[in-house]
Amino acid sequence: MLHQTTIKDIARELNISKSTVSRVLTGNPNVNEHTRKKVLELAQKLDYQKNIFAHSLVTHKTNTIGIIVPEFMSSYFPKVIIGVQNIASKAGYNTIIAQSNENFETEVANAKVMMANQVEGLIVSVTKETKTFDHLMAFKRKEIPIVFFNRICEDMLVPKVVVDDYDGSFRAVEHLILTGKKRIAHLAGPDNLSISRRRLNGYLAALRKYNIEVDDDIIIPYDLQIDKVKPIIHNLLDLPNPPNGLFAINDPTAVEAIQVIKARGLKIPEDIAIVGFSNDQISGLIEPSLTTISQPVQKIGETAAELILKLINKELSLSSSIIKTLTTELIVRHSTVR
Amino acid sequence: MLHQTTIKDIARELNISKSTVSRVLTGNPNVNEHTRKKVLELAQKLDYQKNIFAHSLVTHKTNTIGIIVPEFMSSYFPKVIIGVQNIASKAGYNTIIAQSNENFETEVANAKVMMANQVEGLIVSVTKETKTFDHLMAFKRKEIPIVFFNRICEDMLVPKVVVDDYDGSFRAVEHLILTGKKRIAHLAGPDNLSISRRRLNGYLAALRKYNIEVDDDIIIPYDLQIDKVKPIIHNLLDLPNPPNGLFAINDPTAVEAIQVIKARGLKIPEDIAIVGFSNDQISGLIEPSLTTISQPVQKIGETAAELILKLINKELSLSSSIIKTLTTELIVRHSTVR
DNA sequence: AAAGCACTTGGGAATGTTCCCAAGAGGAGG
DNA sequence: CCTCCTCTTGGGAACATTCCCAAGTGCTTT
Repeated sequence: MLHQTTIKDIARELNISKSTVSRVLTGNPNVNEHTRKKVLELAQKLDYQKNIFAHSLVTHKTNTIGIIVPEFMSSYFPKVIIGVQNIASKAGYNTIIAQSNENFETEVANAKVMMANQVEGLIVSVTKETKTFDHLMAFKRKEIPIVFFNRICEDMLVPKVVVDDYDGSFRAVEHLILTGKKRIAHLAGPDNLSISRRRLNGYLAALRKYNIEVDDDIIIPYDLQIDKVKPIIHNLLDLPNPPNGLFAINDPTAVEAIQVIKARGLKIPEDIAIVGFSNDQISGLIEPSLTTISQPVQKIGETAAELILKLINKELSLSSSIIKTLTTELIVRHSTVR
Repeated sequence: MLHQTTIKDIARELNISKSTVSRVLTGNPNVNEHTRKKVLELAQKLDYQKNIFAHSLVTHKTNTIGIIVPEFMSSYFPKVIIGVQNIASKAGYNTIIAQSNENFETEVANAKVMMANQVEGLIVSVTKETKTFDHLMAFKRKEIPIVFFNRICEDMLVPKVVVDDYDGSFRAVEHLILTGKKRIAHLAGPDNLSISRRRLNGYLAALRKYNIEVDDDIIIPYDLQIDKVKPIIHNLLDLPNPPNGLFAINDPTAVEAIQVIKARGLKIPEDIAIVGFSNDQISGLIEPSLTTISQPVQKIGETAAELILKLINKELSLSSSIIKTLTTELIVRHSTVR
């Protein structure tokens, strides 16, 4: 690697002290207009770039926020990241992204990296395995702002961004009921994730409202591994009293279910109607198109970023337990109505 | 932010010099076994974490590689990133990811950020707008390794990772011809991207081999903006002599084309057969499923990362013009055969 | 003429590391 | 006893910044 121009180079060249150069470059007004001009010119000419390591070392500012997500493969998290970067970059912040791969140890390692990089704030959605939160508590202890989204830790007193999962699920299931389906199965997520519990509760509430008895045999706990869907669906359909409706915890799961059901020669929605959650791009494209609950994904990222910035700027208490709940929308397609 | 334990804290506590502590922590063997043990214990107890800014400042090592991609929305780039991170993290490198949003200015800004963060290597796929490469040349000038993938700059003498686009396209079009389609349209990418040109050439070569006349009216230049697909397809189908085959530059384009064609009431593949490129997840799920060329996406990321590491470790010349070409595979589905 | 002030500049400590150089202790060899 | 060598340690410069504390100049005010 070649030599980077430093403040010292500029000072030497112009025969002034590095203090003065620093003053110019940091926008300190106590500099003669003439010197200022000369410094700026030379800086430009030599393509001076501040050494962020030296800068961070002395100022303890890094202008970086971190974001940890469980995966990259669905369109959900990439969209959230776009939202975060939109807001963060406007505020002059860089983003460093880590992906835990739904693996707890990786998440812990990622958190270490974020810590080492002295991010000024951390936005995180945990893995489906995450049950302890020491690695994130460490940030609270060091007074580094944290914001959760989507997969949140309810026990930590920090701001969170979610969608109204309960309400969305309620409406999804209600929609199934109103189209005449009374025996509705649910593929539920891991129950250490509060998001799974909220969606399950919405499902239960809808059944209750319409006086439909809850049958635990058709509420299937499922670890979000897509290859588990196939046997689960087969089991459901092999029941003596198989469901005629299905509410899946998310779109990829619903999409996979549709494949399996079609392969068995059943008709959707006549034999069994299906609803997903998220409105991933794919849900409008498959056959039949998928009825689902849409959520404002990019907005989730933007909201999380705004919260982090407020925390960084002390406009909000680090222990604020504010929960921003964004609204969802039922998108009716052909997997529930012809 | 609270105080981070430093090497000095440990030294003071144990009444030894910071040099000795540093020696222990960097693995220098010239330390008495007894002192070493005490230092390590205390470091553990105080949760000592090296300050990477101070460290990078003196060593000029950052253990970071950067990656710039045009977008996050398709599954392609996220998968590449997973591949990169697999290899990089094994070698003890962190990855910083930037997304140019298909915007040239953003790409230039991203490059600046990478430079400022002193990445030890940069992996990049340029935007569809990128026609000049000064912002990347700057890395070459500073002797920072660069590797291109997918959207490469042919004029820069650096290693590159691509798939055999020419061959893949050739086989895609040949497949259409062999299923009886002789009038084959092509939605071609922006021609500043060599990837577009390579795919176009594969298309042309296949036509040539089967003595099919090239008709420029059905080779449509297209800027990869998905909403342009609809009018393009309508125009094609409104021709006095419309195509009965279509080779789209990528899967999202092909998928969109399928929607438009279905909406017009035409039969796929009878009236018009379609081939895409990439084998995105969606291509197996839509109706009809999409015949496409699959590419080893994660492998592309891994290969790029391996190259960068070799460059960093000087096992390869910075100006090596090695091009790793990975192979593709034709996946036949229902958009070309019933 | 002395004092005060605004404006501009330089010096140097501090940030948390690494690493070179020196030096002390203790033992071996002559 | 002196020299030399090994093992272990400490001191301090260097890395590129920021920022506080002088201090110098020239001007106004009394």
